[in-house]
Amino acid sequence: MNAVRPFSHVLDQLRAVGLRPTRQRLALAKLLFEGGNRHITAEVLHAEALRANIRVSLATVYNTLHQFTTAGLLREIIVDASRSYFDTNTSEHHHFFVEETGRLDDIPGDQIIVSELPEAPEGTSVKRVDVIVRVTESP
Amino acid sequence: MNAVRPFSHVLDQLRAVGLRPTRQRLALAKLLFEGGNRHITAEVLHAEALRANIRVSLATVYNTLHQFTTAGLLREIIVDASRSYFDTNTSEHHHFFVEETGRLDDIPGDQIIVSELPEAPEGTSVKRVDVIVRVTESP
DNA sequence: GTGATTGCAAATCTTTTGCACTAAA
DNA sequence: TTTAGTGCAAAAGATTTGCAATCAC
Repeated sequence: MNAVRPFSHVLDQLRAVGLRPTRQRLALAKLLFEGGNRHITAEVLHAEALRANIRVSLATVYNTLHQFTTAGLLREIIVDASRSYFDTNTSEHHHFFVEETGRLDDIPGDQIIVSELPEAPEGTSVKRVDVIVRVTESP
Repeated sequence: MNAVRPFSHVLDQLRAVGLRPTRQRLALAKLLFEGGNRHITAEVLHAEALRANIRVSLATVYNTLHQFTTAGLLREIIVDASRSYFDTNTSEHHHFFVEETGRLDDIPGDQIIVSELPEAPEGTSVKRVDVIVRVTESP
């Protein structure tokens, strides 16, 4: 389970990939990982940080999100042409995407089964399979 | 099959959704629909149009792609945070996406089977299921 | 004619970058 | 110290928009 990720774990992971645990990174990590799984955009995380009196620039938020993603602490989800979401749940799973609201919900990995895949194109190998169930608010 | 779509079909579909068959729309439709299924970005289509001596602005290409999508002639595929692809194949199917090159390949609808879905979030209904198989060029 | 469509340039939005300043080790 | 990290403002890309000119009906 991802919801329970002790803070020191993040610190260790940062060290493991050679990222210094700076004030900003630790504060963002705290916002991201304390309190269950989240799907968040850079803008929203930035606003949240400011609200929590963490002085951090939007550029640093972007940098940090990408560094965390590279470090395997986050996963980037592409569902919307206009912005990127980052998911604190890095385990295998898929998503519901509500087009009207931009809301993203997890689907546990074992609740969708994708049949055996056809062979990947010549010279490539499968990195990841994303299933996005696009839903609309029904009237 | 989509590859064989008589030109008049497009004309009819344009009329059906109240789009006037203008010089630009007809020319873009020709580029898009003559010659099998394509995955194309606005930039690329624009460049192609210019190369074919079709004077059309990039803004009109964007407008047209969206109008065609709304009309059901195209399908927008979101796989890359930085640009949108439009797919001339509007039948049910999925995609291989090669991250390094931006190349997108169709996977016929019957070559991937997604198990029964969990229930959609409260107040929503499923609009479409997208499976994206992300692959990397193996060395 | 007249209302839809187009082109252009400017505007917008998200994300990235360059560089001087600051902080971790 | 020494090197990584940060903030800011500017730049970059993709896409959209406002509006006068143009075209389909």
